[in-house]
Formats: sequence, C-alpha cells, structure tokens
Amino acid sequence: MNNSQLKLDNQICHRLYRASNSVVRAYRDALNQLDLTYPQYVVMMALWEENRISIAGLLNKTKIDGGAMTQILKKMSEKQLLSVGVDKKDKRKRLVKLESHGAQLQQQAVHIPEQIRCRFQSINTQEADQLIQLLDKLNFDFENT
Amino acid sequence: MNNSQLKLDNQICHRLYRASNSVVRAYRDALNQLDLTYPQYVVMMALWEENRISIAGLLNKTKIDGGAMTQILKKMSEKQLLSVGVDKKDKRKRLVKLESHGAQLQQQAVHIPEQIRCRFQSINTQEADQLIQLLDKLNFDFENT
DNA sequence: TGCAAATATTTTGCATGCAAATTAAAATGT
DNA sequence: ACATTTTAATTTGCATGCAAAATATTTGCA
Repeated sequence: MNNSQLKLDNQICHRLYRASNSVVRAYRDALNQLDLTYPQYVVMMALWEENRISIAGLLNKTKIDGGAMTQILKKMSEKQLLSVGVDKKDKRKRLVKLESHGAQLQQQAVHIPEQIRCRFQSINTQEADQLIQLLDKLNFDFENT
Repeated sequence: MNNSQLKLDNQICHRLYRASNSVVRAYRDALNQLDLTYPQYVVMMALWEENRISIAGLLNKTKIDGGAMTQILKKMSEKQLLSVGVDKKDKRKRLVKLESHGAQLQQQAVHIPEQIRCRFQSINTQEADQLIQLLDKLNFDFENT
C-alpha cells in the first residue's frame, strides 16, 4: 500500500507549519531587543494601526487566540506598553490604548520588516506577491474554522 | 509617519501564522477521531514512511521541537502507538518503532489528506503546486534559523 | 417588566514551541 | 589511556494556541 498522500513531502499543511515556525523564529533577535514576543509584536502592530480598539477588534485583526490575548495584554500592560480600560457605553467591552512607551517603540520597530524580508533570499518580489495572494486565498477558505 | 511596512496587511509572516494555525485547526475533527493532535499526526506520518527511526531522524523529518518531541513520544507510547528503545550500537541514540495499534491507524488516516484538500476551495491544483514551491523556497531560506 | 438568549472577556487545563541548562555516552586529540 | 569536545536526549521555565466552562453585561422577546 502506497499512500503517497500521507507522505510529509506531499502536504501543504506541514510546509505551512514549518514555514510559520521558522519565520516567527527568525524574528527572535530583532524582537528580543524590543523585549517583545512575536504575538506581542503583532498586537503592537495592530495598535500602531488603530489605537483605542476593543479586545474583540484586536482579536479579529490579529487572529490571536482569545484566551491567550488576555494573558498577552496583561503582560504588555505590566510593561507599560498599553493600558486596558472599560468601555463606558458597554461595560462588557474593554478598550485597549497605547501608552507612551508603546507608541515610542514604533520607531525602533520600523526597520524590522526589511530585516526579515532580507532573509527571503530565494524569493523575488513577484514571487512574494504571488505567495501573499495564495495565502490570502487560503486564509479566506479557512476563515471560519 | 506612515510605516506601511509595519501594517499587518503587508506582512507575509502574519499570513503564514494565520494560515498555519487555521489549517492545523481544520484537522481537528478528523484527528480527534484518531485521538491524535496535529504534531502527533505528523510523527505518525513520519513513522508510516520510515519505521525504526532515531529521535534525531524524527526531529529532522518533522521539524518538531526537540523538547516537545520527548513529551509527544511519551504520550504516544502510553497510547500504544509506538515504542522507544535504546540503540544497542550507540546508547545515546533511541529508536522509535511502530506498535501494531499505530500501524493499523494508518488505514483510518488514509482519507484525511483529501478531506483537508477539499477545504482549499479557492485554490486549484496548479496554484497548490505553486504554493508548495514557494513554501519550499521559503523553508530552504530559513532552514538554519 | 422580566427572563432567556446572545455577546465580550476571562479562566482553566492541556499540548506544544522555544531557549537554556543538564545528563549520558561516544568521538577526538595528545 | 585520559581529558576535552561533541552528539543525542531530556528537563525546565515561560509563552502561547486551543477548547470548554465560567462571568458579567446587554439584547430581545414574550
């Protein structure tokens, strides 16, 4: 019995698993300097784009797990990067906003994307665009899993 | 200041992060029926391809974290899927081999790949091949991180 | 108005991913 | 042969990812 579909070499998922872990790992040195983990960096990027956002909004934007987000925000507010307050209009909701330290950090983060992009030695600009389009299709298909 | 590179929408890494998590999550229902997690399933696939493999070989093939692998193998041997023995030629090494339950499980797993492939609604065969090639290039670039 | 259903977030328990430290055994150099 | 170095795995501590249960509010509807 030759179940070629069950071979690791034939699986997109395992490639994604490896790629995601590898690339996140590649951020390590740069993020260590900012005292951020990758998910924390994602939260910062979301806030730099849109300050004073609800937790639900943050979850939607970052696709980070809800249970993890609670812990992540707790650690980040302890580091004075942001603060979390209650929404006066709807007390179920909480609003996340940047603190000065968190806002300043953006300047140190500006050069991170290009540092990572440099590591994509085998992929040219056109291929990177292709990859982005394919991943967008894939993310669309699995959006509600 | 408009740091467009720092926007989540412009990042390959965040797309990979989302895609990897989503697709792994999509395996859940199928893998629950086999009482396997995704990494455990990856180990099973590696063993179905090559039985009696060293832990180092398994790590190399699966790219799973070494520390996690110890725990994963422990749980899997408790479930009688495999067993781990010492290599007589080199007592540092340990050899992992399938137990009958683990070998039998392959038949129940045969249809999982196509179940997942069906979920890739927006991507045709040619695009899937393209995606595989791009991810291979990317994994090559980050192989030694 | 009052209560069940829906929403937003947190909590809990388990399974990794990851880096650094540790242990055990084999390979190397002198 | 012996000490040093290297290799193979495990252990430890921390940060998520994830599902399910629990909380606190709001909404909706009879």
